[in-house]
Amino acid sequence: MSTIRDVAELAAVSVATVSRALQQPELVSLKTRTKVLTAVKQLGYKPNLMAVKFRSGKTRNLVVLVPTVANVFFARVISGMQQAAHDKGYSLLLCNTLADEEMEQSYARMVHTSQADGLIQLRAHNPFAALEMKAGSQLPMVNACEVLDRIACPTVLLDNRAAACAMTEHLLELGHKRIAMIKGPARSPLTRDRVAGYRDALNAAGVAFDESLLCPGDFTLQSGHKAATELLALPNPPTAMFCENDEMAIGAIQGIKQAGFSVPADISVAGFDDISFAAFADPPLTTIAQPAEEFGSTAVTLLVDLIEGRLGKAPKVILPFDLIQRASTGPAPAGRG
Amino acid sequence: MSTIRDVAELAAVSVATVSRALQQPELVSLKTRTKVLTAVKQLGYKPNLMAVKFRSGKTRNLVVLVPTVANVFFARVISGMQQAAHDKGYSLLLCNTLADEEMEQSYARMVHTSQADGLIQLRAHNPFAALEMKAGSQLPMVNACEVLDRIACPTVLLDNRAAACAMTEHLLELGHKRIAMIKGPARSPLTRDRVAGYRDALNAAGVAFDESLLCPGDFTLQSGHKAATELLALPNPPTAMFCENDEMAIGAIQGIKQAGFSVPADISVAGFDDISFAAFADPPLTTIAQPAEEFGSTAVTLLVDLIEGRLGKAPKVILPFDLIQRASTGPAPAGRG
DNA sequence: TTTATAAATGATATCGGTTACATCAACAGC
DNA sequence: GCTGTTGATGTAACCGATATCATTTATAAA
Repeated sequence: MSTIRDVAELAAVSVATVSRALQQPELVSLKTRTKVLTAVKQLGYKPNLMAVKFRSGKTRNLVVLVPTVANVFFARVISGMQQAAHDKGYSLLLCNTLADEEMEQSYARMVHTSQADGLIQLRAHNPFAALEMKAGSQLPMVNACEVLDRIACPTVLLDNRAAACAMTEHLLELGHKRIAMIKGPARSPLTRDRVAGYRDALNAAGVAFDESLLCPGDFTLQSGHKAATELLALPNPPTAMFCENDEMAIGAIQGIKQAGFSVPADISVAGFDDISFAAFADPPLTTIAQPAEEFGSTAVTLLVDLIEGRLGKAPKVILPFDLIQRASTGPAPAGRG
Repeated sequence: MSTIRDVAELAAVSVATVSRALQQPELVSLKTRTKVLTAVKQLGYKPNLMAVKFRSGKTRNLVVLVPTVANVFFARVISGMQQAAHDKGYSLLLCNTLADEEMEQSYARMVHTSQADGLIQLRAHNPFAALEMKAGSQLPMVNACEVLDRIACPTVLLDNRAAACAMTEHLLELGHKRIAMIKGPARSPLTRDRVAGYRDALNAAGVAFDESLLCPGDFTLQSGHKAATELLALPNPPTAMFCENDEMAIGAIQGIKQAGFSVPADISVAGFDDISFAAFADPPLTTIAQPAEEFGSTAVTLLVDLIEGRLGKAPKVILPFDLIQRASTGPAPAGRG
């Protein structure tokens, strides 16, 4: 592999001239520039970007912590990030954390060891928490999707409370009174906000909140199935189930069908995220569409702006949601609800 | 950010001693080592790994080219890669190529510019093809999942021909005679192998091959729906549809239902990949399970072995498949098939 | 005690670029 | 012809580690 010195020698100029000919061609005379470019081509010279990054102190790498890349929603977010990062000349260092804090830390350390310029976290946990750091200094980090209030950093989020409220209102309007919520882990701020929105809607409609209709899941198909099965076993089962993501909703639909009920004639089911499978569920899933790719691209844009010093106060970007009404929700069955 | 020189000064030793105290502690006396470690802690010193990488010429980065991260199967592959890479001390530079050759090239270039030590390609295309390179030299590249014969590099693949043959045999055993195949793009080696396996099984059973039952898709839910709809409109429609991935199979099931037919009573449907949604389709999908995570981890292991010079001849690793029989396939309807 | 050997440490070149500063030539103005 | 300015190029310091080689110190053998 040839170096800039090889090029300089072949072109019979100094290394500085070679560097300039490539970086700021306008500073080099046409004659010299041509000589240099000829030598570059002849040697197949490619600058060692590791040296450049080392010298400049800028890696143009971004660490991305994803709880599960296998989650369809996150996969879309990553896709959006990757596109935006590439456009800005950055690369993504991906970590599938499985919510493991050791793993998160291990990757967060890359920022401190100059392997990456910044980090995007998609989970409500500060990966730098356990690492020593100078207090007060703004860490090059963006928190997206599931946002932690305690971290003072730029965030990208949905108005989850309003979205959950809107979906609950939709179900209430269909005449449902016993609306279950298949939620995520209790400690998740995402879940907290969405449950709050759900309660907002119930309160506004004068429907009593029933703790037993709150059923925890873990965002997997299996957990949706399990939760639905449990809810149907209640003495007074719900007529609608609002799930915190589409995977759990699809799992719930299967559980309901296996218990011998029909969706939506007996039980309505709603999801969240509008993943590609939602429209292909049977029945197609009513859900909240989130601009997943935009989450990713916005997070990258904020982070790059932060890194390059173009960001003032840590902004909170709120992205819009959209209630997509499909066939999995319908009027509450007569005589119940 | 403090450097090794700051530590050396504070500990009143040379930089070489600091480096040794951290890298080969056994070469440094206990007394000196303690002094150094105290200084390290006091300054919060973290070695600049960019400098290390530059100096050593080893980046410990691997580029991964994924056609679509939003594809559930690939998401699992990535997950497996990430785990294996982390265990070996490597990081993944992810690129969602969308099968765009410019994008692939742009990332492949990272290998030439010393930003990454190697590359994993999940698509049958040589991303280095358009870049100048010394002929004959073994490129640090591994091809997995969809494998290109023309590239002489380590590969990880399924015996797609045998798998497709097994699934076709399964359908033949159920009495089906008109078995359609919803395949991928014609130019894909994956598709070529699977179609070959499908024909193997037909030949062995003495069933004539019918070109009109080969319907191309693009691995999306939508294309499965479209293909199924078209197949049902044939004068003599199939009684079974073998799809080249689960997404298309799930799309096909929806298309079949919407056309007023039942799965599997009227039409059997089989998929490929066994993604998580397969078991939650209605009816649950008969499919070929692939060890997706193992694809990823094996690819990383091969690549790291190749990079570190532990690999002899470019091996072809063939991973096992498993036919998962669920409810979407059943006996051919009487009087037809 | 002296010498040979091993262990510990220091001085410094090096990796491959970028860039501040020095140098030099050409040319304009006086 | 002399000086000042501009443009083009060269010299060498620098980024932060690692590693080679030289040197010093400690230990063992004679």
